[in-house]
Amino acid sequence: MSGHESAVARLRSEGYRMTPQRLSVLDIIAGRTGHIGADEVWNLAREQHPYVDLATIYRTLQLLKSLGVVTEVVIGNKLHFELADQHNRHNHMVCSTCDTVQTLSPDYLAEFSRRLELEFGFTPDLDNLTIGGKCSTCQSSTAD
Amino acid sequence: MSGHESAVARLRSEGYRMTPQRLSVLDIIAGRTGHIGADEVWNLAREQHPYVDLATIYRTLQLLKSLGVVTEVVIGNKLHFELADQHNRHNHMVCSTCDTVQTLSPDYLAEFSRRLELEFGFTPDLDNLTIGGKCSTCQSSTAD
DNA sequence: TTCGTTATCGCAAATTTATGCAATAACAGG
DNA sequence: CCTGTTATTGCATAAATTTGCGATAACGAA
Repeated sequence: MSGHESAVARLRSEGYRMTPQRLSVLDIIAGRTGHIGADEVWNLAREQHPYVDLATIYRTLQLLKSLGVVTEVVIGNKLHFELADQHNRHNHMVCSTCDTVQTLSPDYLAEFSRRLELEFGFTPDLDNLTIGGKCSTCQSSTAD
Repeated sequence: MSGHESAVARLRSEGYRMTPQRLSVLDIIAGRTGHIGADEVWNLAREQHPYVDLATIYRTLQLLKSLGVVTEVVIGNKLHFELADQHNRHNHMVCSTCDTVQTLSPDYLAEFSRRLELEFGFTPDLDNLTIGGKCSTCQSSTAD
């Protein structure tokens, strides 16, 4: 229910226009707890606006990501998105074998991030950082 | 010149067959210092084997990656690859604005990695970790 | 409320990467 | 060296994401 009013304000203040398509995407993302694929967003959006194009979904998602309103998670070969909640920041560890996702406190990356900034002047985009690897269950198996 | 003899041995010992296509890809990757896009690999490979298919290039690249022979770098919306040199391990910081790539010693990630393994049993694939963000030159600009 | 500017959309097509399948070729064994 | 098994290829196609462009709609100003 809450959460995306401020996002709407953000858009307006940045000079972007508010369209039913964008509102719809915002509603969908804000209406769930976890992450969701672009195709799924599309399907849900079409229930209310039958003519929305998938390209619009992608463009909206990228816009919201660039504004920090949503966060991107790379799962397998697909992009997923979720609402960026300032009060519940987290990173994602994705198993390349079983595609299971674990969340991680950004505290684990704080020191790392600080060093990059300090020593290289590089500001990492941690909010959209997906850490690939093998979960405890899968790492023992030899298979790829 | 050097470097990929061991890779060839790796393939054979794992039960994979050695084909001219795979040798070609190996030669191309081992023959350069930096990273290279899949399409570029394809173009170079075709100079020697006019009928290689792009799908074969992608399959070979994924195979080599899974064997740890090559490393993947995400630049913009494209994948790049480079020879995985044990004696010159490094990570990549890619600026999302200008696509400039800086290398980074894996030492910066060692402690982080250790904690993930210890506390979650998660083994991160650091070799293929690309860190997105803004380089010192671009981070001041407001534009996205 | 109407109008003009221009951001945004839908549509089509392009890009990038992955995959199913029948034909081919690697390579181990005879 | 020949032969059989089966991993690998090429081709066609699919899947995922991005982009160009003319038509449309948001919204500030009149």
